[in-house]
Amino acid sequence: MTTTTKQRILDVTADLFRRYGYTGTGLKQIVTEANAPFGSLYHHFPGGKQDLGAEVIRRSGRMYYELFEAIADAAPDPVTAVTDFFAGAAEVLRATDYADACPIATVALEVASTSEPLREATAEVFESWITGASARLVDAGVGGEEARELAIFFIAVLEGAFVLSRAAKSTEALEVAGAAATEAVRAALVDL
Amino acid sequence: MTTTTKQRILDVTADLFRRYGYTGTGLKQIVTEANAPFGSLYHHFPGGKQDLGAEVIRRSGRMYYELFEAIADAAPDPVTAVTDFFAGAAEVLRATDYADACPIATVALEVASTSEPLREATAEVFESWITGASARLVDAGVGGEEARELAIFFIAVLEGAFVLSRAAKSTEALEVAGAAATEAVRAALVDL
DNA sequence: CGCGGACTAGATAGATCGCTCTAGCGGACG
DNA sequence: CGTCCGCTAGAGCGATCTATCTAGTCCGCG
Repeated sequence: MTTTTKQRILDVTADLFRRYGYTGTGLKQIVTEANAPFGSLYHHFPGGKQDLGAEVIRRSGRMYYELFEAIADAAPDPVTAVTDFFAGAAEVLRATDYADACPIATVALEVASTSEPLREATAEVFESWITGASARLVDAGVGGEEARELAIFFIAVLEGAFVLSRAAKSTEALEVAGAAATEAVRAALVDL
Repeated sequence: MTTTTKQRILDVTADLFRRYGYTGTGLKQIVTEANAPFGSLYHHFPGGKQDLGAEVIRRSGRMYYELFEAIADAAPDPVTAVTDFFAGAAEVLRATDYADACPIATVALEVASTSEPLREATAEVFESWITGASARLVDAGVGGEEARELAIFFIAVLEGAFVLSRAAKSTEALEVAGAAATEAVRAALVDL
């Protein structure tokens, strides 16, 4: 076993949150799937489910942003980056029977009105995505304020398309959203 | 008591689903807030929580679409309709401490991978929104295929903005999304 | 008047929830 | 070698979950 117990718990929880959400995921389920004893969970996360949840949200957010960065770095320009990212998201969605979309969106909606610490964690993740994507757009020459708005738009249309695509079990919405986001970035760069 | 027990159960459940989601809402909580006895719930919804859930999803979806129609009918043109709808959504969100956004989005993400009947209910609602909004765009002169894509885009960016706005407790995303959706409809109508 | 179906009413079952508790293992360090 | 301590291990607690069950109430209709 090369991975640590804590890592396995985090990995499994992230996976379950994506599919079943926060309230839909039980601690018993987590320790079972992670092959971890119950005591270890409360050793590593003394604050219980909320403690674990907060760490998983931040970690999943960071990892998903790194995926975006990897795709963006591999693309020749920001326009292609956006196109590739949406195409990749659609492919993953199809490959996982429409289970793996945004790692934190389900949880974000669930906890928005039920847990301030968890809501703040999701807010921090989204804000980090916005500032990160925005910075890349600024590097490409887009003005600061426009860059932020474009980043928000990009993330919003992605998240919304995830909702529609998972519900419909179809990538149609993701494709439409991808085309719109691509076009928006292209327009912003043309205007320079 | 002018309302029937069944109506009160449906109303209360719709409200709770919006805030706490499907798994986050308990049947005890529903009957308590609806001032209804437990037995009545299973009388009106023999299939239990799933049965109730499906009816609430379809009903909430219908009512939310009627709200859209009302705003759209009151607006002088489709462009203003979209602007007004996003502005209204932002106002409601602020007034309810960022609790009342889309009535079915949270549930849609929760059930997408856990309950086929419920997933289908959410898919039907979204599809009805798409075809409804699309039909209005066709009436305004937009081509059929472009109208559907524009409708999907409109709903996706709205749903995504709801996620970001609820998480951040800020209407910024909703405003950015509203501007983008407004601009997209304007562009489609100019191209005629 | 009385029968019958729709509905109300709530106790209770059985499972599962998050969480706490004590016990034991095993490597690091004096 | 022995003592700690981080971690593993899982039984079990009270609360809550969905769902079932029986009993009682109300009202329309013959």
